Amino acid sequence: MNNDSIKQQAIYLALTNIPEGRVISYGALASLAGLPNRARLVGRILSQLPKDTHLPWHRVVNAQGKLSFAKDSPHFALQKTLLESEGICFVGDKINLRTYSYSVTSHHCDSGRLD
DNA sequence: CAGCAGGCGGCAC
DNA sequence: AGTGCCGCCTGCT
Repeated sequence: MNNDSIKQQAIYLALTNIPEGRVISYGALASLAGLPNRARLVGRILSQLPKDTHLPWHRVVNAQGKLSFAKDSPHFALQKTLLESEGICFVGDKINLRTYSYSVTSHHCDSGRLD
């Protein structure tokens, strides 16, 4: 039980809290896992997920609402497809975080919804 | 809105 | 101990 697996578990757990149809940024997920400023660690951990994982890795996008993969890569296409299948709409190659972001992002009271 | 710079943590050489 | 690479972020042009 080393420190790495602790962080890994924290990130996995936080990720399971992201509901379908919502997305979260690397940095926000890191904070949610109790690891502020560890956005890159999240990316690293996710890149090492087994291919058959049940975790919703595709719901993690960068702070600009874009996918952190080259637009011509199969990863990009897969993630985009998975997100769209959950009802998430892309504008160009970006997602409107104000609408779909899971936690924070809400300036006042609402829990992320816009209406 | 696009670029760029600086910062962040972790790991492989 | 130094360098460079990341599924990153923020702030400033």
